[in-house]
Amino acid sequence: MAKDATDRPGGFLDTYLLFLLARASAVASGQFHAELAERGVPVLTWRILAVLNDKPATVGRLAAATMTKQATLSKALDRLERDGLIRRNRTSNDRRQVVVEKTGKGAVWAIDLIERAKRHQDKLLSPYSPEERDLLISALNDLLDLAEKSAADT
Amino acid sequence: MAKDATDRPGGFLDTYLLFLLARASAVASGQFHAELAERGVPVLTWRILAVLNDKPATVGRLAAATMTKQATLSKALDRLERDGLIRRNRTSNDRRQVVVEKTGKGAVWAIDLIERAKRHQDKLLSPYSPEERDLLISALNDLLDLAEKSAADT
DNA sequence: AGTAGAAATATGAATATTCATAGATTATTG
DNA sequence: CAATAATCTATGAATATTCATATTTCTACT
Repeated sequence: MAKDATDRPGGFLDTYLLFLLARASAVASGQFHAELAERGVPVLTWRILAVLNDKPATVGRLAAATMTKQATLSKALDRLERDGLIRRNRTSNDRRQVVVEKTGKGAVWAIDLIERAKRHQDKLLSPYSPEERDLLISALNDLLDLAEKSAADT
Repeated sequence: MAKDATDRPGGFLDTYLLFLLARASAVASGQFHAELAERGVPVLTWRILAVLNDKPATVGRLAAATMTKQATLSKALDRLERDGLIRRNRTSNDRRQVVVEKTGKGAVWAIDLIERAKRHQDKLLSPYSPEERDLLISALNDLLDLAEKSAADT
C-alpha cells in the first residue's frame, strides 16, 4: 500500500481538515478581532450583536448561532444587559424560552461593527475575483451542510 | 446602486466569510470534540499533542500552532506536564526558549487520537470525491496564505 | 565591553468559561 | 388526566483564560 502524506512524520496536520479550518478561521479573524479588542469589544459581544441585528432570538438559538455553550451565553447576556446593549423578555408562546433583542444602543453598536467587519472582509478578500469569492463561500457552505447532516444522524 | 445580499435585513451574516468559517469549523469539529470530551481530553490537549507528535516545539511556536495565547498555553503545559504527557527543556541555543516534547505516554495518546481524528475526517468527508477534497483543502490553504500575508503587512 | 531595548516564558490577579444541576414549563405516555 | 420525561434558562462551584508584568536572556548600538 502506497504511503500518503498522512503517514509521513508531520504529514498529518498538513492534511487534517479540521486543523486547517480552525487555523484559517483564526488567522482570517485575527485582524478583525484585534480591531474589536482596541475598542474593548469582546468577540462574543460582537457575535451576539451581529446575530441580534438580524432579529431577536431565544437564548438557545443565540448560543448555537454564536458557537458558545448555553451557560456561557447566559452569563455573557448578563453583561450585555448590564451594559444596556440587549434586553431579555419572557414573551414566547413557550414560557420556558427567553427572547433576546438588541436595545437602541445595541443597534448602534451592531451597525458600526458590521460596517467595520465589511470593510475588513473587503480588504481581506480584495485579491480574489468575485467568482473566486463565491466559490470559496459556496465551498464552505457545502461543508457546513455536510457537517450538519453528519452531526444530525449521529 | 443595486442592493446586494448584505443590505437585506439578516443578509449580512449569510455573506460574512468570517462567521461562515467559524461556523464551519465549529460544526465540523463538533463531533470529534465530543469524542474527545467522552475520553476526558480537552481540545487544547489534543491540539498540543497533535503538533508535538510531529516534532518538539518551543512554547511560542506551540502557542501559534494551537491558536492559543502564550499565557494560556503555559498553563496548559503545566497540566500536561503534571499528567506526564509532555516534558519541558531549556535546551535551545537561545536560552530564553523552552522546548516542549511529548513523553512516551504523550506519544501513545497522540497516536491514538490521530487515528480517531483520521477516522472522523474520513467519515465526514466521505460524500466528497478526492478531487473535491483537494479543492476544499487548497481553497482553505489559499485563504490562509492570504490572511497571513494580510496580517503581515499590517 | 557596556547599555538600552527587544524577545521568550512564567505568573498573580481579574475575568470568563464550563460542568453539573436546579427550577420552571411543556410534551408525552399509560 | 395524572404522572413522567423532556426542554429551556439560570446559577454556584470548579477550571481555564486573559491581561499585565516580572524575569531572564539575547541583540544592537556606541
